[in-house]
Amino acid sequence: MSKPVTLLDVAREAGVSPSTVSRILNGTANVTIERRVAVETAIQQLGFRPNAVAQSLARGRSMSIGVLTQDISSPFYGTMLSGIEEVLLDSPYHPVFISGHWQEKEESAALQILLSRSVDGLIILGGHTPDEHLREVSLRLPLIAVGRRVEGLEKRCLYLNNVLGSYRGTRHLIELGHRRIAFIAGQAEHRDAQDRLQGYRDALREAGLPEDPDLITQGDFMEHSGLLALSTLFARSTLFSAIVAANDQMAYGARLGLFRMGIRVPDDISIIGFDDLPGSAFTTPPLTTVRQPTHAMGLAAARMILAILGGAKDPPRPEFAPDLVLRESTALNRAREPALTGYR
Amino acid sequence: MSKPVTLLDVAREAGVSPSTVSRILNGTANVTIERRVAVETAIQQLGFRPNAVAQSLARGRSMSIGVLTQDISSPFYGTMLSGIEEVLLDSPYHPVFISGHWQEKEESAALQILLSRSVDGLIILGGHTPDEHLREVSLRLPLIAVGRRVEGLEKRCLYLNNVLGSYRGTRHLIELGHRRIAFIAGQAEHRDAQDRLQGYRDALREAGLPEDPDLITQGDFMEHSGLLALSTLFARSTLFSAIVAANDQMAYGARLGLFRMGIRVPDDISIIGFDDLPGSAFTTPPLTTVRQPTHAMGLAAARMILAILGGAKDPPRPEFAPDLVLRESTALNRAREPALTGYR
DNA sequence: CGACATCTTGACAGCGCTTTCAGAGATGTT
DNA sequence: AACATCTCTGAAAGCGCTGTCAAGATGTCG
Repeated sequence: MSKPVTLLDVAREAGVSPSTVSRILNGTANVTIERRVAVETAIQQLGFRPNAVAQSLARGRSMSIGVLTQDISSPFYGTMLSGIEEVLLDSPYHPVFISGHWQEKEESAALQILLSRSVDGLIILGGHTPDEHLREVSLRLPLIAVGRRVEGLEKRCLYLNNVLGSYRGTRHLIELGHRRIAFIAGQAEHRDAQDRLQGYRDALREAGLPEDPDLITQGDFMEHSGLLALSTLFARSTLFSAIVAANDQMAYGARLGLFRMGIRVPDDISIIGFDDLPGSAFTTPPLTTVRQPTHAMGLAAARMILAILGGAKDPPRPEFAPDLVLRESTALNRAREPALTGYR
Repeated sequence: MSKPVTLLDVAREAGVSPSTVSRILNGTANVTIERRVAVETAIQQLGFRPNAVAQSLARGRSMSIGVLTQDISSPFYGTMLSGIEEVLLDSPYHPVFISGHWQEKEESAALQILLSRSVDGLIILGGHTPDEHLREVSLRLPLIAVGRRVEGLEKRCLYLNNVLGSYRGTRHLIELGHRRIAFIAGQAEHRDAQDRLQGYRDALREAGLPEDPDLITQGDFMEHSGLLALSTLFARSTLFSAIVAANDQMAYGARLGLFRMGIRVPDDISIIGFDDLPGSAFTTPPLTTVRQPTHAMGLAAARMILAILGGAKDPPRPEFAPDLVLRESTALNRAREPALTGYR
């Protein structure tokens, strides 16, 4: 483990002052060609690589963007992360990822870590950090929040209209003739989950369909809970011809539950998810779902941060619309449901 | 954007020297109770948070572990990352993730970045960085490679016996009576892909089954390529009753292909994957696969790095065995295959 | 009670780099 | 020819923290 080469070594080797080497490294000022060559040669020869830590300290900027995600292995946040990474790759900034696991305490610790590492900007993906806290942080640092609306920070938030998305998905099923539509919800304390439930309700109301509590069941956004939710629904012996899952992962679980019971999708029961995870195009049948442009949102978040760091006050904030992706898990309701005649 | 509070501010406020504050922060030496209280009060009051960058520079250690993954959104590497994160969370170290996308150039750039950020250790997940390069780096830094065997660095490598895993999977199908088994391979230049093909071959040979090139087709480890591979296989109009996919993602694609053709799994054709991604328990039918304990490998990699950082010379290196996870995508071969009579 | 060991503390010199600041030449202007 | 302007460069002062060193305070023991 030899000592690393420092800028001072380069300066000595090239017979110039450290300042000059620094200037060449950063293109801060003109340097005569001979010295430039001498320094560059020395750099090559010694294999010098600037110490980013020292640079950060001296500059007061770390050239890094903290990204607080919830789960580093989540397929949902994963695509956002790759969007962020993609944009930052072409910039002098680097992302620093850290997960909060939807625990306020963990998130707060993660934020502390990012701040102490003096990141130059912050991208928050979802989470349960109180708005208040985010507002404070945003006073010291450019901050973009994705997937949530922080009060007072609206111009720095990128989110999807979840109510609308869920409305569209439910509406799609209604148009296919479904009247009794089950809903698998996410965690009650989760804003997205609330909104998606709302959208479902709105669609029902608009169509003049009654809302039956027996058709609504609770999950936690994970596959397993979708499977469970399905059992719950069937245990209630309520009839339904379609299911809206509050996200794709739960739709996968529910789909497996139906498979286990020998119920065909979409022939017997239609199912629709939310998010459009990369895997959803490859389920059997491919899942009809409400698309959330996560990758694009990642790109946008990174671009906004860069814009702010570049001096923009309020960079343009793209709008994201939830699109219905029609695949093969939904079909016309051909079931004859005795209980339904009244609603027609 | 107010100036951040520094250790000097705290010292002034508490009426002690900066050294004392530092000592309290790090527990480096005894400090009388009064001063300790005074300093802690000042820290609270001013909201002081040590500047990690300055600490890194002064200590010559950054308390961070660089993790070179290939794709931040990959479900496969994702579980490893969460294993790493889990272990590091209980340590004073933090992970710094960066992706190489299986491009030697990108990986090399990523390594440079990690090195310049003076990480204290390095975990490499897969990738195409030449062994030579890794050996060099490992001279300056503790390094653990996961999912690859680096020559000369065997004691720092964590990998699975891919040959054995694939052998077991194939063997399982053979035991179920399958004689004509198709194989969907990964990229030819990919070591894991080669090994998994080898395992398939070994199993066939051992069972006295001929190897038919028409049964082998090439994918790239992504879902889409599994679908494509299936078309290719059928275009060759070769008969087969089972498929071994070199990873789960391609198995998903192939499974969709079969679904599209109205071929039942496992009744008509059995299919087995490799990796056991989180989603594989929720496909329809749930996918039989060769399990790769990625999460455990992530844990182990992080623990080894910590052990080395803690002074251990050659920390214990756990062995990982590929286990067959029997689910529902494989079944006894009940197909009558005219072409097969000769092999029985 | 003096000699010596032990604690606690502050001064200070870095860690490796950036960034004024001002000086030395070189060039331009009238 | 005298002076104003540039251009290029090195010296030096940090960035915020750690860790060594030695001094002063306290305690111990014969």
